[in-house]
Amino acid sequence: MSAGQTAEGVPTIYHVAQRAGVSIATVSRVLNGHDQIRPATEERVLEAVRELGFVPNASAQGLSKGLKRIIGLVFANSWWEDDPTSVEENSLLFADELIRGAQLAADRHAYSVLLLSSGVTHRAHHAAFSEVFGKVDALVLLDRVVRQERVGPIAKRVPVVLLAGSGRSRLATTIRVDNAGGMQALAEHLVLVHNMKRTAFLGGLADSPDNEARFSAFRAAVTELGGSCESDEPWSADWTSSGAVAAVGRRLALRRRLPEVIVCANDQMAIGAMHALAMAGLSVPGDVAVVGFDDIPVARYLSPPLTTVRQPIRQLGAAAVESLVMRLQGHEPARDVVLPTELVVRGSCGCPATPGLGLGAEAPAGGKGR
Amino acid sequence: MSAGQTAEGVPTIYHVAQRAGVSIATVSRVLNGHDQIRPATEERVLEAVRELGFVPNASAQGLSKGLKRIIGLVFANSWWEDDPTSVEENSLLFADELIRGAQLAADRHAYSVLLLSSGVTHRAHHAAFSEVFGKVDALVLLDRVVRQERVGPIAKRVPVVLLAGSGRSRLATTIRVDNAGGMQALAEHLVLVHNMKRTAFLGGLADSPDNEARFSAFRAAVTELGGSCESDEPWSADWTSSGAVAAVGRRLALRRRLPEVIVCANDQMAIGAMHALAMAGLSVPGDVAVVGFDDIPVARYLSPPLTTVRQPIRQLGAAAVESLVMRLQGHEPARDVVLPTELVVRGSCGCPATPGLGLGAEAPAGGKGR
DNA sequence: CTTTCAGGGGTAAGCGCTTACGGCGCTCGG
DNA sequence: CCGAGCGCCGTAAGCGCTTACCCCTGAAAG
Repeated sequence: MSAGQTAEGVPTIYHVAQRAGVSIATVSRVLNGHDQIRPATEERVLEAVRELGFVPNASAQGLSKGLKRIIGLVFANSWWEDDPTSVEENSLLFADELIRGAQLAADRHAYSVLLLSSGVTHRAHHAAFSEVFGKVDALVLLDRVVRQERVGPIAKRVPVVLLAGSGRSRLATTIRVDNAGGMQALAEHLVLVHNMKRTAFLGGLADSPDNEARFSAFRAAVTELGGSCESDEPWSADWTSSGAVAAVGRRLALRRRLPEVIVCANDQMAIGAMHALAMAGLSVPGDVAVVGFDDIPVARYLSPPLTTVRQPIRQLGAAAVESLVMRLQGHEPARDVVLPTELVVRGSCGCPATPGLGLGAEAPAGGKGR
Repeated sequence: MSAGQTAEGVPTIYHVAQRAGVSIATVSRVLNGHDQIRPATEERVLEAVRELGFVPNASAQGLSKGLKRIIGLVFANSWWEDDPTSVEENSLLFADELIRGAQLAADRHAYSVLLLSSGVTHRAHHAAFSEVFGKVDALVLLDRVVRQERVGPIAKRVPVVLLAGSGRSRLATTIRVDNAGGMQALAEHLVLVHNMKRTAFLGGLADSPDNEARFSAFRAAVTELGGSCESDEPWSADWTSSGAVAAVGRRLALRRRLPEVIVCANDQMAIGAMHALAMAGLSVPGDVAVVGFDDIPVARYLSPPLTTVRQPIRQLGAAAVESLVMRLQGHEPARDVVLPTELVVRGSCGCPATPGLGLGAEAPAGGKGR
């Protein structure tokens, strides 16, 4: 009633056809770049499209072509927790970079990215996923979003790629990073270069495949090299900085001899650990070294700059979408992709902090792993 | 093969109807919660739905209902720059938090969020937006995505809310944060508490309304209080930490007396500024104080913890979606919403760093402003 | 024992777009 | 000079789902 758009609502292909004096089929052909159209006709149609500001209705296109050109990204609900009191720094950068990578790749193929939480919030799980399926052509499921067993039914209906999973699914493609290789390189650096034998591993949520992979790889590597690795009670947090602060606090309260280095399962926790150490008057890396995993942007600007294992999160997202698009086009993409990680040595492990004003990449050191 | 739909692709409402021995209209009614359905019938239908794992096709629903239940979030292309060499830390947290807020709100109303860059990458601008319009019911446009004049044609076609704009559009709802109030509080704190008169403002991209708003508000406030504010040549970066490092580097090279405090247009740049200062052997806040804007999660964990102005980014995203949903439901929401900001005093301004292990909120200090 | 009338549920008309089939007119080869 | 063939474009049949209409049945009303 009030304002709105022009007289007759949103223009459809019929309006364009009428205005250009052709049939809707012709309009459609022009819009879809078919040849066999007389230049003069094409021009008339395009003119009409311009004048009316016509934009094809994606629903109609989706219905008729059977392709919506939308790929869904499903996050674990915990990430989207609606608790306003929670600091919510949780894997923040991870989600963002991932989304960005996915978006970029999707854009390249004229697809769009739809964000979805596994919204168990409202209805039953099935119903929740319903809304999802119907809107997308394919899905990217993040670590822990659904348990392995539940992937089956989903993958049977729409192409799916699992991110950061264990890589052991016969139903869906899995794309992940080389956690083991990165940890191997890190362990070697700590033990061989810094001669640190007493280490501690500050883990993230225990039910995360990534956490599990990083932990076991690091422990195996450090043990292999003759070192030890604390990982019991105090050494567990929830991926967040504040969780790490608390964990380190608990460990300090024990008043027992500290490890030489605290290896954190992600950078957020490394930041928290460094903070807790600093508050306790301990110096990093003087008293205790701290290293992380991810190489989030701020890592290089911390003092000391954080030594960490860089993982190509963005590429992860891009690879997932890329794989899905391939599949939608009928090709059969690789089943299990593992992206490389890379050790980035900066100051927090005890190496001299690179000057360089924090620009560009510091000394990436090996990291092929395996 | 196995039971279920396997044979002929994805099950449709027809399959369900046939299986339940009713018409598709009845199935639709059951699915849409209409009453007037005999319990026994409803059960038969639901049973069939379950057995077939039926999920309604959103395209079809969208076509027939004229509502896709999808809201688009359009980012400026620069954010999604595909240049792999660029560090791309740009407003990272901002995008993430915003998306999260939007997603949460959308979820509450059974909507989904579609991500879109203003993909000028491929085709012409019009064509780029075409893909957008068709897929969504409404749009959230971010700062700088489109220039004010271009909003008109878009807003005329689909409900639009502008984020962080100047708040001066009669065509679309605008939602932004109280930059002025935050800066006012910050200036007062610096001048009245720390007696800092010589300040510098490190700005972000000049064409950003937010940058402009923050700068002019701060300068006005500090001038009013008898202080001065450097803002010429060296004092401009691109919202990124590395840009800030470079800017501060240039200022240091001038070997002129430094200001007492560097006020950065966002936290990323504050981080870069602190880093550059540290590399130059200067202490913060001892030699120069540094403050930011945003209050990103890491802010509290920096050393010293960053004094900054907190802006409710998440709520920004949520408010945008909330407003759009209202509009889609026929209500007429507020035209220009301004969310409050809040000064968060930590150590980098010269105040004693709060201990508290970085948990919880530090001393939020006023900030209603205006 | 008819008549009336809900409650239940089937029929069919779209929603806007794509595309398989032709059809028409014009150009060419024979 | 005529039929074949091709370029260009219109016709119409869906795609899967919602919903306005309308019909049928059984129960209450007369």
